[in-house]
Amino acid sequence: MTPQRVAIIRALLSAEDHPRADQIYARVRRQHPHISLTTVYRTLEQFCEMGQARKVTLLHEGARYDGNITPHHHVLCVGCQRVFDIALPEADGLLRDRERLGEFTLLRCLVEVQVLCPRCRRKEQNSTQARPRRQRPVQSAAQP
Amino acid sequence: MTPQRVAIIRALLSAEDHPRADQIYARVRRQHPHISLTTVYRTLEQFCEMGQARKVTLLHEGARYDGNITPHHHVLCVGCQRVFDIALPEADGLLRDRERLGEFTLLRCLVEVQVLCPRCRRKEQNSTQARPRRQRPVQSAAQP
DNA sequence: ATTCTTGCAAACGGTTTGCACATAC
DNA sequence: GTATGTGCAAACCGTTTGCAAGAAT
Repeated sequence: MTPQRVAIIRALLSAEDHPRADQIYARVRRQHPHISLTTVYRTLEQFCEMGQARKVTLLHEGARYDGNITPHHHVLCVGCQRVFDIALPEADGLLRDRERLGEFTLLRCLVEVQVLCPRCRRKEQNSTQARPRRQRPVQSAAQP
Repeated sequence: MTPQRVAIIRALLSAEDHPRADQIYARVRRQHPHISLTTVYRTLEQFCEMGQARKVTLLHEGARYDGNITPHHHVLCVGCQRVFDIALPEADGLLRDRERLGEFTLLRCLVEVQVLCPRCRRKEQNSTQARPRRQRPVQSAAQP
């Protein structure tokens, strides 16, 4: 536990705004003008691997397009990051008929179901150790 | 409507895998070897602005960290992309007590409520025309 | 002394932009 | 003929990596 680490983690825990690495960097820099952005990235990544923080979205590596504009929800495999469509009738009523949510104007409500697909489950089991789950793993093609 | 456009949109609409621009590019290239990735980006972007496609996540511009690891959901303003925490007890029971979802191992279930925050609503109103909603707008700081 | 952490600079990958040329209408 | 779309190259921005110096144990 180095002073940099402490500062970064304190900045994260006291943040209310789901900051990006560069925002944490800016805040920490006020006390530690010499700190490097690299350290911020590394520390946040570790903290996530330790399960003490989370990324707001696991799909931040690039824009993914969906030609299906009918209302539907998504299943996301946290292993391979593939996305599948899912109908979730239970969810559709969630905020139905509401126009506002407090001060916010409600537009839509999306459910993301995080899962492990069969293929990734197998991988996970093979590596017997309880390894931390990779958040940005190798990308591969087709088929569950 | 140019041939490139048609090819890109057909590729998107026939895709089942929520592809990224480079994947669409690869597919379209089989028929249009001369097409450029730039065109793919531009076309997809327009198609989204027209409301004929959607991005799977609006938060793909960079990783955002959340130091709050207790189960909670997120409100996302589609205008300024700020994220707020929200408790949504109605949603917590959604897939409760299920271990599997078809072939997938269920891990967790996140709700993203897309809204317009008061500030962005005002902006939207001021620009009287029904302008398409920007998907990657200017980033600004603090306060609803 | 060995191991882990830091900071810098450079690489990287996805995306956007400026511009000249070509194409659609 | 004018407006719009295209392709290329270069810029850009968030992120990662190699490496040498530094701190912790």
